[in-house]
Amino acid sequence: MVTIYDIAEKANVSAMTVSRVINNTGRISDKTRAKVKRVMEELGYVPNQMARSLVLQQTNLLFLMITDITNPFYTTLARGAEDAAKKHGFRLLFGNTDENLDKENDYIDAILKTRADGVLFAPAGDASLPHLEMLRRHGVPFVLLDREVPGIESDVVLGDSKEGARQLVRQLVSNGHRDIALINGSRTISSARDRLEGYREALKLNDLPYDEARVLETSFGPRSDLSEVEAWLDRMRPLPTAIVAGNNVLAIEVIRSLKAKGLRVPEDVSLVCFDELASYAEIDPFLTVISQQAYQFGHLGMQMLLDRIQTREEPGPWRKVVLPAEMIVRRSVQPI
Amino acid sequence: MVTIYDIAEKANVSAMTVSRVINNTGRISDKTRAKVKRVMEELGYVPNQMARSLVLQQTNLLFLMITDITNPFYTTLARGAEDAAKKHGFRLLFGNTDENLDKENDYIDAILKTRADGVLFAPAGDASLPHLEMLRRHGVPFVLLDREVPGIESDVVLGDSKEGARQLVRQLVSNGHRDIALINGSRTISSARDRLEGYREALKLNDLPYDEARVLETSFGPRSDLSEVEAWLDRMRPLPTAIVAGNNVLAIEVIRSLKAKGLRVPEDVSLVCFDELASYAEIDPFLTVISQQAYQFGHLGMQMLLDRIQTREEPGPWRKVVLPAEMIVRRSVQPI
DNA sequence: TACTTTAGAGTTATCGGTAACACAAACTTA
DNA sequence: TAAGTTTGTGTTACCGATAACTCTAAAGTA
Repeated sequence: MVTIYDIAEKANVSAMTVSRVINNTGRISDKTRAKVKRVMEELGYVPNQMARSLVLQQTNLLFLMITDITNPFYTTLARGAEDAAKKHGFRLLFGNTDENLDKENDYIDAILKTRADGVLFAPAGDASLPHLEMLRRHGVPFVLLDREVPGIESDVVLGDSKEGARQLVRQLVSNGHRDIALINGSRTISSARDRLEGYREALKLNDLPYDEARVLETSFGPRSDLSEVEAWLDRMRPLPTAIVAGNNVLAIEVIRSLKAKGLRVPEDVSLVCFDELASYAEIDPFLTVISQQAYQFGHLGMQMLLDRIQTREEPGPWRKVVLPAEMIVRRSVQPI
Repeated sequence: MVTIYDIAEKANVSAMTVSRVINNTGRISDKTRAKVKRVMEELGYVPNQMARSLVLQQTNLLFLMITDITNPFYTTLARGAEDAAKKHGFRLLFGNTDENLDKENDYIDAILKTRADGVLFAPAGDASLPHLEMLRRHGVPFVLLDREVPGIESDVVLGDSKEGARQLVRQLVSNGHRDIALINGSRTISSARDRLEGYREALKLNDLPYDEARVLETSFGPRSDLSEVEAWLDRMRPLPTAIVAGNNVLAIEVIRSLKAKGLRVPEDVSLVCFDELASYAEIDPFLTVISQQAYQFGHLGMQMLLDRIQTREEPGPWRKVVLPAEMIVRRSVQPI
């Protein structure tokens, strides 16, 4: 590998002069600069980022941790984060935890070892607390995405889950539905909690009873086996006339499970959910959804993170941003 | 930040002893080891990867470059690569080029600066050649995925594009179709070339004419504006009875474009394509496709890369693996 | 003319680790 | 019991860059 010393020798200057040319610092005569640049070109020099990072004590590396790389909500979010990071000259690494705490732990480890300058973090759930404490203890700035974690204060970008759930239920009720079930992510995830709460509030507001048997608490992530969902549907008799799904993945799995029983949406059961489906579902966009600004989650979150990093000396108060949710009404709700 | 020197001082040993404990090398008495470990625990020590990499001359970092992070083919591939990398204790970074050479160039730059140990590379196209030469020149091992690049020899994992295209055309012909159009990625991408060639061969084999007007050469990636596809469809009169799409994204966009004209698949036009759609399309899997083993692309490619890295001293010959393609017949083809 | 300033370099120490070698004490072996 | 071997640990140099300081010759100034 070519180093600044190779350049220095060949150009008959000191290594420091080469460094100055590379970074455009200090005073250099035009003649020397040109000479050094020519040699660099000639030898195909590429700076060694590690050596730089070591002495500069910053890596120019940021980390984005998401929980499901196959979910378009997160890939879109990732785009937003990447764009913002690139604009500020930071490199961005992705990590995919599959909502799994062990994988998350591995990534935290890698982040600390790598001395990343900051982390954009969609935590697996409340149990991510020790991971966040780890980052905090080691002085790694982070911004939470989509989910809060009780027990730690930080910058965070959230969607308005509660209001979203209320809107979805309201939409169903206004179409005459009175038996509305909920399939949701784990209660150990703040957004799932908020959605559950919004659902309950909306039921109460409409004088509808809350029935635990009509609520399935499972994972937000895709499952290889639909039997849990199918069993839940089987248990409910009569079948509810409408189902609220806590995210896009769950909505799909409900549709598939219903289909396995010969039931269709919306003819047999109405369905609404959080988050848009993949662009592939644009073939036939029929689900009524709460559309979240996925790109904004990433973009804004990244800006907040960069802000933290750059104002490390006099840190401002924690910022909590709640992005508004917008309901898009399509034809997955059948009036009764 | 805590360093081995802090540990050394507090434990009353030399830094080297601490290093030995960390890496489990050399001889250490149990007593010393325990003492050092205790102090490390106490101080919350995390090794500095950069310092290690600098002296060891290897980063333990691999890079995966894909062209479309929203395409399930690539996210599945990414999973395969990640799993294989993790098993061997390597960290994996993702880069997303959007089939864009400038972005690709930025990533190449980052890879070289970072001194990544190797790259798993789905190139944007033939014009990626200088990027590959750059890697080669700097001694960075790489394995190409899904696409070859004329002008450079390397390990590569491909799908059987030609045979896949033949099979798709054959399937259409056996259903009575004789007017078969093709929408494909750019000819600057080897897999697109192979698919075109397979298409032409299959036409010839069935005594069908090849008509350039029935072939649209565009980008494999998603476009924000469907007008190019729509204009192509408009130009063809009569409309072909069947269309072969070069990948899943193109298939979706054909369906959407047809839909905008009030035409349906397969009632008005039959459609087949390469690659499965997102899991979300499992709601209603109706497209006849050539299913490629996306996970295998990533997993096998990564294994080949690791192999290269580990046998750097006595490198074997370049390996070219062609993964077989499997046709899955569904109901997007209407018999004539 | 003598002194100060400045432009354009070079020197040295350091970032946090590890390899290679050195070395004393304890343990074997003939 | 003297010589050789093993064990456990320390010393020194180096990976590739940069910060802070130093130095010299030329230019500016009173």
